[in-house]
Amino acid sequence: MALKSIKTQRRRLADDVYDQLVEAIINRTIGPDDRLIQETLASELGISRTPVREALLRLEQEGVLRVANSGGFRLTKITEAETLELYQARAAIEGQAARILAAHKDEGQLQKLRDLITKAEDLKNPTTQDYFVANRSIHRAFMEAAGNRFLLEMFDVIWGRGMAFHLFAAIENTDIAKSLGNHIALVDVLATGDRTAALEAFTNHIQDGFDLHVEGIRKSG
Amino acid sequence: MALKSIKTQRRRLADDVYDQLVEAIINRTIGPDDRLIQETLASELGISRTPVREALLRLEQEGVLRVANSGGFRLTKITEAETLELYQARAAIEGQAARILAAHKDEGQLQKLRDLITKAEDLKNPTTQDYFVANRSIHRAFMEAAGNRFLLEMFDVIWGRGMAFHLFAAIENTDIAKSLGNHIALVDVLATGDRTAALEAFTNHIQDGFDLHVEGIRKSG
DNA sequence: TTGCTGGATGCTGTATACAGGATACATGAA
DNA sequence: TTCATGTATCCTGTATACAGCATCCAGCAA
Repeated sequence: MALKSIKTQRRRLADDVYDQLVEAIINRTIGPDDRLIQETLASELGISRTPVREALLRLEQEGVLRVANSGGFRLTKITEAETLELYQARAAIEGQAARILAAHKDEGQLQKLRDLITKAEDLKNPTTQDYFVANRSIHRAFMEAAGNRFLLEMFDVIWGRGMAFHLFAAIENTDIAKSLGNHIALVDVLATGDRTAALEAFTNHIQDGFDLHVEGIRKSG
Repeated sequence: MALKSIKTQRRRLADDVYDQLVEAIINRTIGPDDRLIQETLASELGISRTPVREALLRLEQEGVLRVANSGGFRLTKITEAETLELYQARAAIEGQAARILAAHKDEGQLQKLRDLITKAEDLKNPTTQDYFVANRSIHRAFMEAAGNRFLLEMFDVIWGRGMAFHLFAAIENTDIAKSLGNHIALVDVLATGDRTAALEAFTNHIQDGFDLHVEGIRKSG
């Protein structure tokens, strides 16, 4: 008899709350003007304050939320300087992943990435939210392929923040198609096995993202 | 009348607990065989379980602690593969900081770093713990100088883990003086303003740390 | 002895209770 | 009206209570 263990990662209510909050932030159910009150959320979810509190504190810890001065949590606002820092951090993380992938030079793996990218980029009338999700899933695929769990975690934290800051709000007015189209080229660079070139390519790609972002802010502002 | 605002960052009991736990882990009061029980810790600290719980969950979230199978938390054990990944992550973060510093090429700032390094490296009969602290403070100074708060945060998380796993320093049998001596050379590379060279130098320095680490394991194992 | 079963115990996760600080509002004085 | 002061209310942080899962151990069967 061979039964599979059902022992999965210990699951707490706080984890569910966390996921729901993230979801709500991404699809704008929670906006920058909303105050998140522990008791209110708890009664909406039909649970007690304790797990709600844990989820909120975790999001605060990750920099997504801040305590509002009159009680409750709010989405963190980000300055333009911080935006630059965020993109620098992205370049650090994703650039290193690129170096690793170039060193591996695993053609099978790279082909999988190409397939995934092709599928993810095939969007009909994408909203900015669709774009955000697609773009993130592509970049996350690179990170997963690199196979470093710490880099992957940091990636998630960074992109979690981006979500909180409504990164994709800023690209409302930019040329979405343009910025979605260049990912296959990144794989091609990885395929050469040149670690330095890979780093440069990813750094430039992220720099382009930053430029688009700033441009978007200017247009919408 | 000009009084200073007392309003500092909101301070919670959980923060104190967190700091005390980190301290205890660094100086080995808490070892890998200890089970951390919420109720026990709470009564030792003279507070309730709630803030203790929060601190423990945060350390779990950061990867320092894991739930023990028979209840309680334990220090996370790290595999050799994970050790490599941690060093790769360090290279990503600190390498990017090096690129930023090289781009700045701020001689005044670099001189401050030299002074700090000289002071920090001046240890008489250092224990491995002294070495860890000195090494971390030097590397952290580079990060602070780079002026990117996200990179700095990630640095702290990584080194927090390193501390828990007794990495980056806790190698009893290696030549401590050797590995402490090379930091001034890093500053010299930054002073050239060559971003690629800076990245390489830091990457190599961290790679050396990894090699020493592995060597230390072999000798003591 | 070895192996199984049921109960006791330990520790957690969640709910609830309670007290304090902060804000907002209302009331009254200038 | 405008400003200051007291008060009510909100919301948090911390403490405590409670129920359940998991482990461990004792006792019994083979």
